[in-house]
Amino acid sequence: MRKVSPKTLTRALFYIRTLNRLLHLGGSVVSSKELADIMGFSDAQVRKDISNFGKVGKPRIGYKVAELKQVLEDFLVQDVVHAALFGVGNLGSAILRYSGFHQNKIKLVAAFDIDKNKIGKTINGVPVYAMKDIREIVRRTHVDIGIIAAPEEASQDIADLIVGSGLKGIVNFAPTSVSVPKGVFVKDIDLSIEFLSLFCDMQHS
Amino acid sequence: MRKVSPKTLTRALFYIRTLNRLLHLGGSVVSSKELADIMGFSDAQVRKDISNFGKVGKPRIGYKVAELKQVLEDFLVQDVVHAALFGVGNLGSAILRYSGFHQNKIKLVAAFDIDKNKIGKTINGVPVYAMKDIREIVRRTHVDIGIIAAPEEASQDIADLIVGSGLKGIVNFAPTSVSVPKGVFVKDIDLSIEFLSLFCDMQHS
DNA sequence: CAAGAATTGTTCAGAAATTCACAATTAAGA
DNA sequence: TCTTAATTGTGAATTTCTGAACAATTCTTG
Ligand SMILES: NC(=O)c1ccc[n+]([C@@H]2O[C@H](COP(=O)([O-])OP(=O)(O)OC[C@H]3O[C@@H](n4cnc5c(N)ncnc54)[C@H](O)[C@@H]3O)[C@@H](O)[C@H]2O)c1
Ligand SMILES: NC(=O)c1ccc[n+]([C@@H]2O[C@H](COP(=O)([O-])OP(=O)(O)OC[C@H]3O[C@@H](n4cnc5c(N)ncnc54)[C@H](O)[C@@H]3O)[C@@H](O)[C@H]2O)c1
Repeated sequence: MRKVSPKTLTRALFYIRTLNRLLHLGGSVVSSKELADIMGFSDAQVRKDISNFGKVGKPRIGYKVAELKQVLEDFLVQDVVHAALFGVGNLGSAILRYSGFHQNKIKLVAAFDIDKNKIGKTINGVPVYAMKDIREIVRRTHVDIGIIAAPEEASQDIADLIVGSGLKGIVNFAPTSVSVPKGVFVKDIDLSIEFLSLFCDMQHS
Repeated sequence: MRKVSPKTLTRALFYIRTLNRLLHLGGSVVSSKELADIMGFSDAQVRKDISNFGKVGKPRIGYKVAELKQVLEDFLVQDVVHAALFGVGNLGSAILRYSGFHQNKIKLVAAFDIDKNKIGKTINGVPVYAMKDIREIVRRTHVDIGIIAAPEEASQDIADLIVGSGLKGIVNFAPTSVSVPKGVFVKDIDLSIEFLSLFCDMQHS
């Protein structure tokens, strides 16, 4: 299978998102220029990205929305991604209560916390377990990635537990870098930094 | 003032985050190698990034944590960033209830919703207003950026209102691209795409 | 004080990503 | 059918980003 750069990969997910919306609006074909305008890329970028996945467009016409979506999804998201959440606080609860993930082939299968008041509850269909159950749950259930939404003091410990249970992917919302063995992927999402970087972009533009 | 690339800018915010943690742990100096290891960059990258902001380090010693932090902050985040939130639902409430933003020079100054049950309340010190009040609030209060945490159907309308009220920066959590006039900056944060892209990186590595 | 060890700042080369530009292709219309 | 206009796919040019290397600098130790 052709190697595709991470950047192209991420943009491709945005293409899928946009194609879904176009489908919903009843669009049937779309040009690289139109896609580019919607998402703020250049049309050349769009065409080059798509060319990674094959020749799916027709000159003078553009891309069939449904077909392009299919091609991208076949490459990117064949299966549903199963996620486990660690830390059922403000942010964790919001994530659990969000019902839009399943439309995007993401399924939250379990949540974990240390708070006795939360353990045993079920939020939006997702059971909350004690941290000590992590190995058993991961063994019994199909889990692809772990999501850390616990206080930063706990994030490294939780990351270690996640790695120890065999998972290879972590999304970390805590504002601290966690260290993991080679072969484990970490995506840091620090909302403070996102907000600040927008502001910096504004100022230094 | 020297032009700094957006990538360097974002990494610099991560440097600040790490320096804060080191300060808290009592560290007084740090080398490019140490910083690099903590964050998973290369030491050359760290040095090159920092060199954008002046000659702060001392050969054979490294960087004084407090001094480096100061230099970066002077360049990046002189003032507190004032933000207004649109949509006080699951995600919006989590953001309002998070008390870590103020440590990062971010201040939530107002929230807006269309839900009568929410309007007039105060969450974690932040008042919730009706959407129609946006112009007045933005005029009366110092606001730098708007944060959209409302359903995607409403996101374009809200973006238009934000732009109309004079703001130049938008963080958009809704899974839809919004279009804005030139000169307005939008940062899309789509959690579904973040999760999927981690998984794609794992699979295609 | 001189030698040695460690770390910076910076240059340079290479890699990666983006944009340009255009031949090839297709549909529509005369 | 032939011409025209539009749009793709892609190689080449350009820009941006990264990594390697090393002279210059400064502490430390003998
Ligand atoms: N809420 C936000 O908008 C926001 C914004 C930016 C960053 N964050 C980060 O996201 C993380 C969560 O934020 P929050 O506001 O939801 O915090 P929170 O305090 O509301 O919730 C944290 C949850 O984690 C649980 N927890 C504590 N220690 C744990 C452990 N060792 N193992 C498992 N669970 C544990 C707590 O019981 C609690 O339920 C924090 O690291 C925070 O810095 C949150
Ligand atoms: N919660 C999550 O974890 C999560 C994850 C991914 C994406 N998102 C996105 O973030 C956004 C918010 O998600 P949520 O789960 O908080 O939704 P929610 O339904 O819990 O909250 C939406 C809030 O927006 C308000 N609202 C509706 N229309 C509005 C309008 N025109 N103007 C102002 N306010 C309006 C509603 O009254 C409600 O309070 C959505 O676009 C969602 O797709 C959320």
